[in-house]
Amino acid sequence: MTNIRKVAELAGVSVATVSRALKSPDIVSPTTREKVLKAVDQAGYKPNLMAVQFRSQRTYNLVVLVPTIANTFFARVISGIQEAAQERGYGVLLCNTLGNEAMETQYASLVSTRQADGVIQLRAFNPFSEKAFPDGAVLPMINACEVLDDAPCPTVKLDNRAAAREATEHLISLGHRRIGMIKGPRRSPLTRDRQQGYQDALSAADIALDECLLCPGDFTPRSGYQSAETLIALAERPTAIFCESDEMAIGAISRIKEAGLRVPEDISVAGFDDIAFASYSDPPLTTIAQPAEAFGREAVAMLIEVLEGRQVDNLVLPYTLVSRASTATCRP
Amino acid sequence: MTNIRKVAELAGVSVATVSRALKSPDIVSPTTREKVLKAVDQAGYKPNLMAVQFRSQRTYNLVVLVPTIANTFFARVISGIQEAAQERGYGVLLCNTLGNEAMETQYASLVSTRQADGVIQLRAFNPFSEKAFPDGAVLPMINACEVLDDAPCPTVKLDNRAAAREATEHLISLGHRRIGMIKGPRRSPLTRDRQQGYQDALSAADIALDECLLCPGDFTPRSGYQSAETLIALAERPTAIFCESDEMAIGAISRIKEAGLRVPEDISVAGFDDIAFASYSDPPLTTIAQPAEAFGREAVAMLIEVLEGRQVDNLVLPYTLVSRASTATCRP
DNA sequence: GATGGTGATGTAACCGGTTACATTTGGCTT
DNA sequence: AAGCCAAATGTAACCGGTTACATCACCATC
Repeated sequence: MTNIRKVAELAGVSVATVSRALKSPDIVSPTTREKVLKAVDQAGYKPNLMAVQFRSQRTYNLVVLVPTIANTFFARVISGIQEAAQERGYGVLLCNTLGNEAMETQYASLVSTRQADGVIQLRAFNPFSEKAFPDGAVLPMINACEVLDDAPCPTVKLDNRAAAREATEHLISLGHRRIGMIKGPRRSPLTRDRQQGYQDALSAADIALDECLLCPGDFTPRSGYQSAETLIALAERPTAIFCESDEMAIGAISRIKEAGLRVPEDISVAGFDDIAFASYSDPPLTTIAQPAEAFGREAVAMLIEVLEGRQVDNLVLPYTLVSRASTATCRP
Repeated sequence: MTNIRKVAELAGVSVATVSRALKSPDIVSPTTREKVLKAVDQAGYKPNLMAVQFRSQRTYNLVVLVPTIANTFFARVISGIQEAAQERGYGVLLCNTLGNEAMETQYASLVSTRQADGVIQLRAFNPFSEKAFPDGAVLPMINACEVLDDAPCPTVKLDNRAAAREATEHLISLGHRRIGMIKGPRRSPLTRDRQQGYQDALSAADIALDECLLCPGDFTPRSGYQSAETLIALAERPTAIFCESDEMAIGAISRIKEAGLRVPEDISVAGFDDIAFASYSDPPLTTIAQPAEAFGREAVAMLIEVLEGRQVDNLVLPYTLVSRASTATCRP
């Protein structure tokens, strides 16, 4: 394999000169630079980046821990990460962790073993062991999207509580007072925040909370489908359902229709995320749009700041309520 | 940072002994091994994998070139890749290339610069320059899903022609004779093969090909939506549409309904891929199911074979026609 | 007691770059 | 002509492991 020594020999200079000609062209004479570049070309030389990284103790790789890549919201976040990382010369080691903590810990240890410089964690879990990074040490990590309450690192998130409140208020403003909610995974801060927003809206409108209207879910269409079944079967059926993800909303709509009910005439449905399919669902989905790609881009920018030893503030990104045809005035 | 020398000092042995105690425990005496392991634990030592890789000239990273991560079919393929790679101790460098050849070439060069051992390419394009890997050299690559006709490496694919033929025959068997088709990107071998399958089925049933019924698309819901518009507007409207992807089928259904037509009563729609949403669309989508995760798993297995210098045969994976409610008997 | 073999361990070269420091070259000043 | 400085280039240490080879202790055999 052609290495820097071969090139040096070919150009009739020392390895140091070759290295300099490539890395800081301005400190070698034009003549020498010319010679070196010709030799590089002739030998088809490409620096062995493993050696470069080894020497500099920087890999320019970022680990991204994704709960599930099959969710189109995360797909967008990843697109943003990828794009920003590439612009800044970083590679992305993507890890589909399926929420498995052992796996997340294992991938995070790529940082301890110097295979990556930092971690972007898209789930509320600290994958670093206390041992590897004791309290007080600066973690080379950014926690985005679903963030820990006491995250040991900078975070990027949405004001989920306010967003959920806005979605619920939208339903209330359409005259709904019996509003079901299909939640996310039990332990997620996301679930808790969005439920609080939902309750905030109810309280503000003097609607009592009915626990029966709160259904569990896990962000998949299947769980939306199942919980909709429960809600429909209630003696006092809700006239609207707020889902914590579009995927669940689509599943819910599917079940509602199967029951012979119409959306939005019989039941209004609102989602969260604004995935691509939201516009193509029947009816098109009212939802909270998140700047998914921005989550990715910002997380990368922040992580690089951290890696370079600078201070970084937490970030809250804006959301928008997108009103489509799946929600309508309540007709009792 | 704790390195092997610190551990050696702590254990009162040489670095070679530490290395051996960790890599081949059987060739050091139990007493020494014990001492070393204790020192390792005490120092919180983790080998610097960059150094290990640098020494062994193997990175145990695989580059995966994905046309678009936002497509749920690819998301499943990637899950398969990830899973298989992890089992075998490989990391995955994921690259969302958006079909940009320059970007694919750039990422493939991670292999030339020794940042990765091999490439899994999910698109019909050879990202390796002739210069880096001259003709005849064994490319450390597997081409999966959408494969080049004259791929310079082993491939894993579906018999797209047969699958498309089966889908079309399904429509014909329901009495349809005027069948539209929404195609994939123009230059893709996938598009060509599936169109051939479509034509095979028509010929076998003595149905003349009508060019007006062939519409362009790019696998996104939006393109399905637009092409459906064209098909609906035809003087002699088709009674069925075969889409080369579920995402386009979902877009098409959305447009058909907007026009006040019903699926499948007025127009039957069949898709391709069997993505998760296919079951939750209204009506649930008849489609060709691909073993997406298997594509990923097999590609990894094959690539590792190649990397280890063994011969590998091309692979063709099986498909299944999944008949749901979006296709029905033609009622003229 | 000399010889040889074996198992355990140490020594140091090596991977391929980067870079601190040393050396050389050439122009300019005095 | 001697002295000095800056620019250009060379030399070699270094990053942290792995491993070929050397060494040593110990025991068995002749």
